[in-house]
Amino acid sequence: MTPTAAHSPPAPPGGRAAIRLTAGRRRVLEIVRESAAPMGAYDILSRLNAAGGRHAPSAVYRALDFLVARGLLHRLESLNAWVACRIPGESHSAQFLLCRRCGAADEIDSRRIAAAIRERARSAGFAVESPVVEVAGLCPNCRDG
Amino acid sequence: MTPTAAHSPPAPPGGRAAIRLTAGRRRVLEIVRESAAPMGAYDILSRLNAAGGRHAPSAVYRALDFLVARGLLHRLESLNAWVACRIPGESHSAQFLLCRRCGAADEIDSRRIAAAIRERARSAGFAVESPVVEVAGLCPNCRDG
DNA sequence: TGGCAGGGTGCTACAGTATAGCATTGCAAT
DNA sequence: ATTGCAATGCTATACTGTAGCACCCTGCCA
Repeated sequence: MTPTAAHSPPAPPGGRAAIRLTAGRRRVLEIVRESAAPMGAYDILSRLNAAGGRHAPSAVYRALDFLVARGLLHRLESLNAWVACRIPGESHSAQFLLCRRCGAADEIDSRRIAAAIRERARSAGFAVESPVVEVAGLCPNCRDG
Repeated sequence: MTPTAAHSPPAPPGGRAAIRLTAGRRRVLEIVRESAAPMGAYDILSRLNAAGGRHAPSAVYRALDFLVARGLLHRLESLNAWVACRIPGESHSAQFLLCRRCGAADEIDSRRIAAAIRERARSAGFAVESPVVEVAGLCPNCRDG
């Protein structure tokens, strides 16, 4: 794997080294994308080290921080887990329907929910930075069984 | 402290021992209520043991589970912390505006947010059990400073 | 009034999640 | 080549949460 940059995102501002999607970071992204369900950091670490690697937890957490900041992954606060963004690049407020039975994480993007939050916050004089919406329950498949 | 029950909640159903708000549980409730900001489990434990107690973490977690189930406390998933319910007894969907600067947790109860979530879930065939809404940002006091 | 069926607590140990701190390497622009 | 920052390696440690089992307490009922 060559450590070349892929998207070279914010581009070197005033001067030196750019911020890059390196091989390690890309590998973490792949691992999370290949998983049907959200993954914990140590699940990711195990997969990363499955082929004989010797990575430490901090390597994974650093990659996750990067990928979340880039909008390629989302962190699920109520599960201590990460999941691939369904619509990277698009501007959207990540909202999730989380099935407690099968573990499915359905990413939704309801403008109505987002607007309701924005309005309520505005009326309180609160400046929204990161609206976390994680709805736990049963998905259509699991509610019938 | 007498271990007498205060509210004797669901009342002994078919027969034997009731579920009680005991002295230990009440003490944890008091500690969280006295705090301006949300508290972590180990913060609560320290306070609990400040007067020479020897409680273990599990004691605190068990009390917290009980108090959350009774609707007296809420757990803040994105902070790994607990906060007293502002309107216990009332049926409401706990939603929070969380200031990342001063740590304030403002509990709100927007019917509009709740309705938007309910509607969106219904259209997906998803059965909502626990809608987590935790909006991180800056409170009115902190956004100006 | 003695026994039973719970709930509740104490206690030890451990599992799972996340970060600090510092040395080293890699990359790109002078 | 040197410099300046980005990125990684690595060790250790902090923080968060649970398992499992013994014991006690309370209310019910025989």
